[in-house]
Amino acid sequence: MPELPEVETVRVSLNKYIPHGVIKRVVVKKPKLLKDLTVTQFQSALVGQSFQPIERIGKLLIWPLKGQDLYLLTHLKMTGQFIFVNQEKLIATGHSDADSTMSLTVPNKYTHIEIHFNNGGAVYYNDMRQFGYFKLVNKEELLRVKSKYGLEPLTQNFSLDNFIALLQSNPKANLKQFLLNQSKIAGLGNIYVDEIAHRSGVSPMRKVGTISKKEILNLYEQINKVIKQAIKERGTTFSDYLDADGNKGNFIKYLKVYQRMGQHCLTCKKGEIVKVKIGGRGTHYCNNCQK
DNA sequence: CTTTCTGTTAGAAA
DNA sequence: ATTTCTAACAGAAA
Repeated sequence: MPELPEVETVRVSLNKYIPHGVIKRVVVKKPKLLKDLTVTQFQSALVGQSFQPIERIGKLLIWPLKGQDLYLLTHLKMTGQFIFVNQEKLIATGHSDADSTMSLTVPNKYTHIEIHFNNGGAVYYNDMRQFGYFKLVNKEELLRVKSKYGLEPLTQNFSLDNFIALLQSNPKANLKQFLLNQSKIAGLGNIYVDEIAHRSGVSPMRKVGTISKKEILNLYEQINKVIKQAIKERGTTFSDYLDADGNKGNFIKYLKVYQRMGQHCLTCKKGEIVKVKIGGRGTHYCNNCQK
């Protein structure tokens, strides 16, 4: 479930390794993951170059190439993973969960793109559903891409005033779809939207225009709190999310509604967590304490 | 066996 | 202009 906290965790874990090597070899097994780019173009743009520290906007990773007007953009979509290993064919094992038996070897059948470095390290892109993409852009195109993203949580731009103004300019949307909209707020996805609405005591189907000042304040605080805590816990591993070291995220321990349908509410102890579909997305909330 | 569902989102269709 | 639906894909669950 790569949403903001997961993508941020991947970014930070990749940055331990990625900026320290010169790209020696690039393997592309699924050319269709390259957007507007042939395999040869991709390889010749990268080989011999090196990356500067990876940046992020929303759920998008930005890999600047050193000394070039060129940026690699990668999106993990639903099942993308970047796994870094120091030597080829090394086994990366997740250790974050005590009872985890998960382990993975790279490359594997879901490894579609590999970037090898001259220091012996390599980063492997795995993607079971092959929804993710790689794209090369220049600064101008990067700015155009960035401009489509909304307020970025945990930055100065995500101020209470800006948040209130954003809500006021979208009164007809329901809360669920509003929070999921990347052009309004960048980086929230299905899990964190449900968790944030729950912790704010607001129903995901509420029209944004009917949300009170007090509830807006709750939402603002919970977006900050949930995103911060999820980053601290290195994200949520529901099925296949892993960081660049192959570790799972721990935030699953703190989920109050996501995938808890039919269970009792941990917040009010009275309601039941129900699951409905809003805007085509599975949506979880408490039928008692979210109004 | 077939059908439905799943973390995303761009783009088409309505 | 805005909202809803579908397509990319693989695999688990029903």
